[in-house]
Amino acid sequence: MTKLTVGQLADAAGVTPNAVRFYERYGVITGHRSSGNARRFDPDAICRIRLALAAQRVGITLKDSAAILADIPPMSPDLDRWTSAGAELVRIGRARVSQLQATVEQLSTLDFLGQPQPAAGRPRS
Amino acid sequence: MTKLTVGQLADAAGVTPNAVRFYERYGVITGHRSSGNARRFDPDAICRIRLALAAQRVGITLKDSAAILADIPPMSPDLDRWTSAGAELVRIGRARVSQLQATVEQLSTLDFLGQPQPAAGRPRS
DNA sequence: ACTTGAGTTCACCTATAGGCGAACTTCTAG
DNA sequence: CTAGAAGTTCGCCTATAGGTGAACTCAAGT
Repeated sequence: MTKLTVGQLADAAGVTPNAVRFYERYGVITGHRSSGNARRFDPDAICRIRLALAAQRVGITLKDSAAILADIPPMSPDLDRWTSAGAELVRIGRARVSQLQATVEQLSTLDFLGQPQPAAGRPRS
Repeated sequence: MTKLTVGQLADAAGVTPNAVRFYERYGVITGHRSSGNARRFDPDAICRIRLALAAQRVGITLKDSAAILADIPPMSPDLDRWTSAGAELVRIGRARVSQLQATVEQLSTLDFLGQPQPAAGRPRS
């Protein structure tokens, strides 16, 4: 049973069949159809979904995940491709952290309250 | 001119009049109406919007910003109220950073690729 | 009086990530 | 052969943060 149905893939990846179809529409996974128009997926679709889910956790959209995954050939047993895609995720994630960190530190100056002091007595000089 | 129209407030806060109405619907700001049904805002609305915008940058929704702002009395010249609200933002922001950091570090193990190795050489038995 | 500008409400559009149900087809087992 | 499980498409619903246009009112200036 090298091919997976929607439900099987959904179970394996820990998502709903609904989500699987959604991922297909977004190009995260690619399937072909069997007679009767049912989706069939290669097992590597599981990894693709896992990667996309991991990506979501660092704020990467499905669309961007699809772009990353597009570089990995179908049914690739090439583990390097996967690990480097994973590494890219980590790289992006670290960048997100730095960005957020900088934003928070900048916020901590409370400068965002700006000059328009509400009805405050003395404008900050 | 102690009261502000939508347009004036929008300009002062650096958003569109559209956004101002949106913020009012979400309770970020509160206005009253003048004859002719036009919105009128107290100047502290500028600070409320600024705070909400700052909050957005650390992933806080308008709804949550509204909750934070609800603790500040209208037209408050009480600077402490504002700085402590700002401090809360920073606190939440720092928490977000730690969370994201942890997520990324966990991701860096690449464990998310799971067992279901694509079509790797060794058939899973 | 008329125009213009700024205000109003209402409702639909975007992107993101799906959930849910209707209605229909196909596959599989007894 | 027929019932049920699982598949299909389609379209509407959610939340978030607004943008955009239609149609309309209101107050002011010339």
